[in-house]
Amino acid sequence: MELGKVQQAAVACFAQRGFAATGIRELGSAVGLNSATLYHYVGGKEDLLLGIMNDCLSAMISGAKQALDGSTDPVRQLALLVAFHVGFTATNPSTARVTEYEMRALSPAARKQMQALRDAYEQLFADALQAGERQGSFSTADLGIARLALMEMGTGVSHWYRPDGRLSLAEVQLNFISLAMRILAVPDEFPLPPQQLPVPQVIASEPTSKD
Amino acid sequence: MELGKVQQAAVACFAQRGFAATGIRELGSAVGLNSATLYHYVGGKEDLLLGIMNDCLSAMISGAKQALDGSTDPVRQLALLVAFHVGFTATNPSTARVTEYEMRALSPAARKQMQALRDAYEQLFADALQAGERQGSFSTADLGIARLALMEMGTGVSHWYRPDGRLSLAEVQLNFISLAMRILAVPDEFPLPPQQLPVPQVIASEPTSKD
Amino acid sequence: MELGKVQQAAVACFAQRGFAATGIRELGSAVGLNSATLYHYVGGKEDLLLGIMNDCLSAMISGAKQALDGSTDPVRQLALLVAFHVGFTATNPSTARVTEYEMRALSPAARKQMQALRDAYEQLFADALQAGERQGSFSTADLGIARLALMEMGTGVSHWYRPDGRLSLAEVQLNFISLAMRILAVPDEFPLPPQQLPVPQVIASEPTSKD
Amino acid sequence: MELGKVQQAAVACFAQRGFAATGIRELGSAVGLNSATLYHYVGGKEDLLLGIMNDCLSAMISGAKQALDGSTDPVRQLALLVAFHVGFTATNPSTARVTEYEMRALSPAARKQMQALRDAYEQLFADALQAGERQGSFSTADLGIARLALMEMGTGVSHWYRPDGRLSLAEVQLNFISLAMRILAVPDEFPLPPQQLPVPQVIASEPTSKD
DNA sequence: CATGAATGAGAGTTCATTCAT
DNA sequence: TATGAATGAACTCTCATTCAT
Repeated sequence: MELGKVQQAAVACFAQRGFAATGIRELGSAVGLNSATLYHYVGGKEDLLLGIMNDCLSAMISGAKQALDGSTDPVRQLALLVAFHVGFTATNPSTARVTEYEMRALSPAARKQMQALRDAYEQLFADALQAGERQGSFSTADLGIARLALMEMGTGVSHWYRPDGRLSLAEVQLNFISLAMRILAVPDEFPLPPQQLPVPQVIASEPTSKD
Repeated sequence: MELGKVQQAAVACFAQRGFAATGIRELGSAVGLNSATLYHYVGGKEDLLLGIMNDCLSAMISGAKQALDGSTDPVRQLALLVAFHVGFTATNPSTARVTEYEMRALSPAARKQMQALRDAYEQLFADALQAGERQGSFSTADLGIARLALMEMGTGVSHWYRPDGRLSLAEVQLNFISLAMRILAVPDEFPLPPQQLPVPQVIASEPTSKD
Repeated sequence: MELGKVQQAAVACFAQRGFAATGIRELGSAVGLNSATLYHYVGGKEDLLLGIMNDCLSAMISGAKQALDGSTDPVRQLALLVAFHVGFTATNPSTARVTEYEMRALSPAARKQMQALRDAYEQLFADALQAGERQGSFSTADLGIARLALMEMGTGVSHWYRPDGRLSLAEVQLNFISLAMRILAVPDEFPLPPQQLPVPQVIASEPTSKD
Repeated sequence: MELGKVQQAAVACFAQRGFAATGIRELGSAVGLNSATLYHYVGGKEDLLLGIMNDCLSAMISGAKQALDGSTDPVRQLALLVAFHVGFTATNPSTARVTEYEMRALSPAARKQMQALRDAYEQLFADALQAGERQGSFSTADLGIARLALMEMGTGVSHWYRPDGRLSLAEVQLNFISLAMRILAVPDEFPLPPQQLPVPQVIASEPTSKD
């Protein structure tokens, strides 16, 4: 029995019922463990959540940074960020949702840490947008709103994307790049060839099936 | 002491800490009432939530339908819907968030009812989009994604809009109409004069200040 | 609205669900009264029970004493007592049962009072038995056991007697006299002509129908 | 700490104060356990009662059947049944009383189960009585009343029998056999030698002392 | 590595009772 | 006479957590 299995079960439960509504015994029986045994793998309920969120946000930041390496052009960078964000969210929907929703369940100290990571991640988008606007590539009434709208859109993917759905992951990514370009009034040529789309990784806490 | 006050306190708590993490005593003391007294006004914790969500979704549906009356042109209708959605969400951010987030906290029977209302609301958007596409006003790779992205964007407003913020409500509404038009590739003239923007109502359960 | 109605409703509930399991609101709605209004008629839940039991035991004692007046012969007196006891229990089954079962629900002080009444009632039987034995009319291995058995038997009538049942009240009374005579080894002639059977009264707290 | 101890404490409390009036904390402290710990041994308050009643009624049925094996003569069978009933009740007075009194505290489903057991037990008496009557051994005005009176008498033993009292258990048993024979007008020779009296067992839920 | 037993705290809910109206 | 509002205390039950085994 490894920590990953526990995290997967936790994420599955937290995504479905919420952190506060999920009992520690429930988690235990989901992995076939006595509730007391869980305390050998995780230091407590909050520690479990904190570990999951920390892994998730770290993966998002490092993944986004890696995606950014694909270009120095702000337009392409934004496209890469959007594609990564959508990709990550679609690949790790439960973990991403838990990470977003359950920030409030953390104690103040832990929340501050996680919020800092979240801010760092969002700053990557803000930077690309600002760079693009400075060089005149983007045109929008309010850059702040555009950024928030872009991120919210991408995050929303976790609500509906299914790997076996109508659209492939790459299609969804390209689609969202297209939406982003429109929002920013970038002329409608794809700034990114499909083979350059960031390929997201499944992280350890993401449950295999959403049942 | 009226039901509205109780609902407001409940929404404030539920939005901040979540339904499951909010105790009934906490709610009581938030309105200066003994926990037992709450049961004079409310049949139970879930009934309280259910009442709030039902009022909210009903207001959203009737408000959206009323907004739709402003025009028969799908493009303008979509603009009106977006403006209403953003307006409602910005005006009732806590209630809207609770209504969206806490669906999972409901018992299966109640959840089905509320989900039906939510579906009815979203269908209004789907209908306008489809009508517009049929008449060739919209151009997008995938209409489904576009709708989801639009709604998610609008819902996200509850996360950041402040009445005393940098932008007025009307500005935000117009901004989102503009985003929507870009997403749907409608040529960039505002389809709606500002004085035709739907003016959203504050519903009873929305707390006055977000303290 | 009179006290009697409240007592009847109370007895009906107490007999069915028990004193502790019956709520004051339940009683109120059974007579169409707000729970607070009940406090105009009765000083509290225990006072209500106490009043019922006091009335019942008083009626039993005075009824038994009156029955005793029918003869000075211990054998006939015992027959009269048995007939009265059975008659009273069959006529006021719910009140009699509540009076017997719920002694334990009383506070110590009140219990002592009621127990004293109960003891006085039972003493009437003990006296008749002793008198009969002294004059050699009864023959039994243990007079104490005989008395307890006799009373228990009679009390049990409340469990099964129905006014519209197979046997009339007089038949049941005669039957129990016969049983008593056998238990005490009195030769088998009826010591009591049917027209001398004590006719029991319905007391105020006895509910009309047992629904 | 075993289930039996918990049952004993429960029976002691239920017999004294009644099921509804007994709190779960009260039970816990009666066995020196935290109220939460009780739920390791018992699934809930009603489960606890149900278990006790089920054990008791099962023991009564099997004990009575075993007693019946002592003879094929209905008269002796009835004597054996009466002796067993009195013996069981005197040996397990609290459990027997709780089992009889608290049927009403059960939920409808559970009550039906227990009532069926109770009916099966009483049927054993009804069968013996009927068999005896068919062969002309019994003479009574009404067999139904006789049976009810017999059982009620025996059950009443729980109210007054004390192991250290004036009469030994065997004496009480013989006494009740004698009463039964008189009630049924069987000529007065003891149908049962004392050494054939059924010896009742103490069941697990019966508290050791009635303090 | 794993667990049953144990617990204090707290959950949602109902209680009998009071009181101003 | 009647009631809605209010409350402290208690209810049954579940929680996260600890610890000896």
